[in-house]
Amino acid sequence: MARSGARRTVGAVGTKSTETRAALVEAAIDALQDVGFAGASARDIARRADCNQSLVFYHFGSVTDLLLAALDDVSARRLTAYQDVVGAAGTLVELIDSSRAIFEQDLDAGHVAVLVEMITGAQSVPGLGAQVSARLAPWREFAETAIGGALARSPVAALVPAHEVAHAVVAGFLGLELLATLDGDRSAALALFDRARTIASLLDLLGPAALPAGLAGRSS
Amino acid sequence: MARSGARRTVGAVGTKSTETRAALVEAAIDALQDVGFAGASARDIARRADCNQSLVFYHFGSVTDLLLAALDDVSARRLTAYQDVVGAAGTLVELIDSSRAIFEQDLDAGHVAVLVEMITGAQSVPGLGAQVSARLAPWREFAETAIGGALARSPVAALVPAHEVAHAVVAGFLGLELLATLDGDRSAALALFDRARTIASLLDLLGPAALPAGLAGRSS
DNA sequence: GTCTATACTTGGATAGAC
DNA sequence: GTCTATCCAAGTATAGAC
Repeated sequence: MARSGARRTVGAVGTKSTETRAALVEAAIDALQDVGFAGASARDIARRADCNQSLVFYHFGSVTDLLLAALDDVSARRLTAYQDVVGAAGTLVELIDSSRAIFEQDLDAGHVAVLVEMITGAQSVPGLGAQVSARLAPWREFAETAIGGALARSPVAALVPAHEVAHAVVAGFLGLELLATLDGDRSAALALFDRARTIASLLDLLGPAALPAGLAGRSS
Repeated sequence: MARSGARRTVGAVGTKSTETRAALVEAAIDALQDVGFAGASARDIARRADCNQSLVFYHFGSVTDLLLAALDDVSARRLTAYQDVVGAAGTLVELIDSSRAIFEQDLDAGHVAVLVEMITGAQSVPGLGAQVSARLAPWREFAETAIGGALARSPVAALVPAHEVAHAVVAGFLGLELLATLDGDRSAALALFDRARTIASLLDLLGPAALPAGLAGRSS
């Protein structure tokens, strides 16, 4: 943000510089999906962005910082997408339905793959782990809030604290992405959403106070 | 196995060659855990094994093949460990208890980390994905068998087919490993096992035919 | 089987012309 | 801001001495 800034007329958005930056970020996302963290070199990314390799360092200082910018970009875009759709969900079923729709897009577009590559790639770059972790934090908070909200109106609220479910859900998303990428097949992941929906619909039906005798009040 | 073979007396196990091979495999596992796939170079691994870099290629042909041998090694050792302990489990609670104990070891020793690194690293090496996938297959089968067995005696058997649960469990293990490594903290993962245990104990208590009215026979 | 030495390639990063 | 040219470090892999 402290860089040269807009110079042509007022509120110029189409600066050459910002265009190149955007192209590099987009190319970095592509590279992480196609060839993974290990293969996402400055040369490879620049080739995808149709520009010179040195621009990576001019605009971002290092390859790692460019990859982090890529993670920021996809993370921000997806987080608002999830918030828009999930915010409208009142019941567990609605929450699962909307999550499924967005996660399907993510699987196809490789958004979660970017995150997974950065998490594992962080092992090989000292200090990167903390920065990736910071970018994952808003996702964890979001998951906890969304799940807590939908869970409150369900009979299982007492059995499973929202922050634990949130951890499981985030881990589940990451794991499902890993398997889907490895298999080249997202159907197994989506089937789980359908299954979860079936179970959630039963819970929603029962309502908040409908715990069967023997299951109530035994949360720990 | 087709290599030179035992030469000193009968059934010699301590050949210099096999010792070096073992040291390299062990070092490769270390490297995958410490610096990830991207950092696990022949030089780094050889340094950990206290031998020359060229031996990687003499014994394994390529770095990738050594990493696959490392995956084979840890996978085989852990699979028998799981089979021994999990095979004795009759109920869901017992299954979860034994899984927790072994998974805690895995988190500490970084066994799952090796697998996760190989899955994501496979993106950058053409053809590696299929080979990693082949090594994951026995784990998926094992999970499905173990879960199917324990689930049969539980009221939820009709609601959740074993192969779907198995997929979810495998994905969950991988995702929990990712987060535990990133956080440098396994406690969140272990807390989920404890929570699962609580819920499973309720299901075990209810028994196979104890589905509450309204939940029975609605599996799809 | 193991080492040294080396050829070759790729990648990160910078300097300087335009 | 972008390019060319270049340096340097690190990696894969092989040849050949021991």
